Amino acid sequence: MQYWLLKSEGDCYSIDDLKRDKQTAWTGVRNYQARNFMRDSIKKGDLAIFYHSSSKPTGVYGVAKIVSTAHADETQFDCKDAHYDPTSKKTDPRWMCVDIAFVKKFTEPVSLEEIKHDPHLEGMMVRAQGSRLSVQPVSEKHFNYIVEEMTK
DNA sequence: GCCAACGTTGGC
DNA sequence: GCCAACGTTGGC
Repeated sequence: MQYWLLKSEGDCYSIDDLKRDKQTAWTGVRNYQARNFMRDSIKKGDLAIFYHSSSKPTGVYGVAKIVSTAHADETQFDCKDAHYDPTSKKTDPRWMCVDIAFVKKFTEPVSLEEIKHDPHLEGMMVRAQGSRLSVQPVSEKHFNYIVEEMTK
């Protein structure tokens, strides 16, 4: 069992959208490092904190669960999609995605500022300057601290 | 909307 | 395989 941070632009796909949809394919990831995490490390049943970037406030808004293993991201083949990748082949898809399900939305988001200032969260990836990775591993300790202690 | 920090591309 | 140019991300 591993823990992750999934990043989304708040006004692009938010925790409320996930709550409404109940489940969604986490498509549009076009970064090799993030893809490799999804392809190689994320397992069905893993939990993730759902992070909104470019939001007010920027931070963690809830929890999602991974409900599939990695499979081809269909948006890479759709020329009308913003994430279309004309160099990717159906027979050898370049980009992967996983399916995620809504678990819960926090009553109050845990802001990036709080995360940065809490000594319990020392070393968390999202605290690093210029942390642009949209799929990040999170330690069990950090995950539980955020979900259990910071949302009371 | 700015801009610094990143990741990717492509010429050599 | 280097590295400058370019495009993108994301906090502010």
